[in-house]
Amino acid sequence: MTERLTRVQQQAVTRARLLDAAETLFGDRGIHQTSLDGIAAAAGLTKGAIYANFGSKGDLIAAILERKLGADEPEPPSASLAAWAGRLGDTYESAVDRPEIRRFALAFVELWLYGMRDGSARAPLAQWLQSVRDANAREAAELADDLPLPADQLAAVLLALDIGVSLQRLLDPRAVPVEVYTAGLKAILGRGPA
Amino acid sequence: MTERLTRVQQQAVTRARLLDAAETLFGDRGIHQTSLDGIAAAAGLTKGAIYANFGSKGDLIAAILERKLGADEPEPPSASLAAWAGRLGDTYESAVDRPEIRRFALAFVELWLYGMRDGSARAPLAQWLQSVRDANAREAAELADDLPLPADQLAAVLLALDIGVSLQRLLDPRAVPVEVYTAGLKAILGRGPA
DNA sequence: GTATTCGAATACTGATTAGTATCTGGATAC
DNA sequence: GTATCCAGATACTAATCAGTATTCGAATAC
Repeated sequence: MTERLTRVQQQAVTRARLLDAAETLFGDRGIHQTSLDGIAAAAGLTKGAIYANFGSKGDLIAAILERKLGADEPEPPSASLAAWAGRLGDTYESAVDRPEIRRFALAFVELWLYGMRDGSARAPLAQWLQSVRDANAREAAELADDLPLPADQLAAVLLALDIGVSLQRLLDPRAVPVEVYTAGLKAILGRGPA
Repeated sequence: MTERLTRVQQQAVTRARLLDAAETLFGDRGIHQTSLDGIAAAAGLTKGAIYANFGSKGDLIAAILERKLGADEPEPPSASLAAWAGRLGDTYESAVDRPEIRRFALAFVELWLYGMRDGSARAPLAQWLQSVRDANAREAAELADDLPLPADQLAAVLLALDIGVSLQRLLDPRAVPVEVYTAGLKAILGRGPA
């Protein structure tokens, strides 16, 4: 069970464990409430491991963002705009209330705020969001050539809907039901056939 | 010029100056990067003034949120849905790139994150957003009775658009032009006459 | 006019924590 | 098999900062 690992393999495992632990704790407690000792302990390591792998706390944060790049596996294309909207809605509905998604959302906002004030974290974060928009723009452009909006703007609006509804719902789930997202989707993509 | 103030008047001035300074610094540097000494100094006071007016840093933060309640002056009603959409778009366009709006947006996200993890800040924040949604829902309901969405859901979607586009644009203004907001508005409220 | 009250200033403390210096043990090179 | 190397552990430091204890002075009360 316990494999014999080479040095580089071992270090890759260590790095990944530290990044996972940091991302989780950032979501649960916030970046500034999370100490490096805390991250290391959650990963079953010590601060020495962090400084052997990252230059500083800021570098660790930037590394979390850089890991996101190219980490999203592409979805299978939908059959129609309406089918796509349906899938987006279903995915959202099944995700919003899962605790790990909540954690992810909180960590995202933490990282956004950090990135807004830190040069080295900002670029990968911006790139990540761009790649999300690009993927959706490509999908939309393939499904219809009479989109209600230019594909890239549509993608930005859809991402805005996701982010904006999530922020409101996380704060006050009773005031902002999940249907707000699906209703918004329909309003934007057009009320397609049934 | 320098008025002679009674004790309660003076204290009200002090309180307001502290809240202003705190909100500004939270936007510029973030809540956890802002020390109480820094807030007091920015207000031309000392930490003593803070603890004479607020029980703790958390209380000061909650007070910022509570001050938002009932602080928004109501807008004059629009003539039509299309006119309303036009005004929302114009307001947004003229606001997004102003530095004090940027600061406000950053402070909002800081406070959101804080509120998500702190009971006493969460309630006033949720109430504030609710009051924003309510105002827009009322306006929309008065302008049309064939809205594309139920008024309360529409209001939540519009707020989501504002928040979501702003977060993306603040991070990467070149990738997300202001037109994304107005385009989204049109897509949601329907492409009205000219 | 004097006594009292209390908002704000000053001075201090304890706890936290990013970062550093040093050490160690097991994997690598030869 | 021995020497070397280096990922990670351990121990420490310096700085920051929320909160407290005390003092001060100007506005109230009488």
